[in-house]
Amino acid sequence: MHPLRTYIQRFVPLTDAEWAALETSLQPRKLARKAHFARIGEPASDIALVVSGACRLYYVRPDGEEITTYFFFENHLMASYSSCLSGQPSRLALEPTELLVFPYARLRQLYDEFPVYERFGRLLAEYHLLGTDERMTELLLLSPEQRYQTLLASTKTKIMARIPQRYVASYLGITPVSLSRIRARMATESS
Amino acid sequence: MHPLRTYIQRFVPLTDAEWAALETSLQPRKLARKAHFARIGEPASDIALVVSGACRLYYVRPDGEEITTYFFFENHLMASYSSCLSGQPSRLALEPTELLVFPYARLRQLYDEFPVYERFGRLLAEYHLLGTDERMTELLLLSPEQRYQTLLASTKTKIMARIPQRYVASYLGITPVSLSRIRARMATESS
DNA sequence: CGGAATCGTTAACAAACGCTAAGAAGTTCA
DNA sequence: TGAACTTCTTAGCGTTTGTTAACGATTCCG
Repeated sequence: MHPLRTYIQRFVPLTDAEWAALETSLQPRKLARKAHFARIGEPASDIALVVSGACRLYYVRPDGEEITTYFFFENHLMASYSSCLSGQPSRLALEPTELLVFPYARLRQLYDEFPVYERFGRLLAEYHLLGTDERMTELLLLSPEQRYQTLLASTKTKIMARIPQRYVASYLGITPVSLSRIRARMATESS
Repeated sequence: MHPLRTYIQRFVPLTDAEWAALETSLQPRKLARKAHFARIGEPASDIALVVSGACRLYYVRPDGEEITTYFFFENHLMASYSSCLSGQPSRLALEPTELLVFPYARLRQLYDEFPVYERFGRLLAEYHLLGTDERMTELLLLSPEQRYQTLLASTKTKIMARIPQRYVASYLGITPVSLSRIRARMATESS
């Protein structure tokens, strides 16, 4: 089974005809280690399934600091709703990455043509909303150290281990220096 | 025009028949100053349009501290996606509040019965996702003081002014004491 | 109306964080 | 393989925040 079809069918069932309507719009694409999937400042109007590798979505603060807000790993959809509409964030390949790309505009067409895709779109948005809501709540409720411990205890641990910790730090809302101190503190206290 | 119909029609057009299917499920409800719309710990399986007044959605930390994550004002839908599924947060009336309530289960029925409601559900989830994503990004990118200034500069200023600042503080991810200091600092520096 | 509860501010102290810088360890890639 | 680059850690310093507590002012509600 095609990996994208597998992904979609975790939300809705697809007939062969419905799947074919999307499959014809897919474009394979490879990104080198630090190549950009979308340029900074330009609207990111494409969606991609990450076939292999990893990407991160980041903002650039006025002082030049990069703040990573999302990671994308194998067999997950890489998309930025806010970017598809307002176009501010930017994406970067972290490891050498293989993608399957299709325009967000194509998905909107499918919303009109097939009710099943409209439902997929709803479930996808709801799924991402749940994740972002939980993430936001964690930022409001927990201390930086608690957030790091939560991350360690989650299922994302293994894939996060592949990522430079400076990126994980901004994902947690702290500086790399602070994350390093938290790790040192935890290592001391547990011994 | 019915206020809920007006709200929905900002996303999708509704025929009289489509509107009637939802209207029959509406239940008016009034809440006193600090009455709960949903009990803490129990799943909040209802959605409500706030007709008048204001509500807040909050979590209770292990130490007993209340952390407010959302506010709901007139002519806005009060719902918690995470609660409709997992049922952890709780809602509280802030001011005496008039609501129009309907079960989330009813909305799910309408998703099956009318394509226009399925589309509304998608657009509603996307709309909330955009808001939550922006909120999360602000927490990652900006300092507490910058977040407060952003809030002051936003369209929410006037309605936020009705709310006790202790709640606004946790909405910004800081303590009431800290918000008070930020305000004092800003007042001094601008003079 | 008047007591009770809530709310905002301020102070003092300790803890944590951001920033800058420097050095060590590891990785990349020509 | 080796030089350049990236990453992680540690240190010192100043700032901000959290915490606790106290004091007025306001608001609520019997």
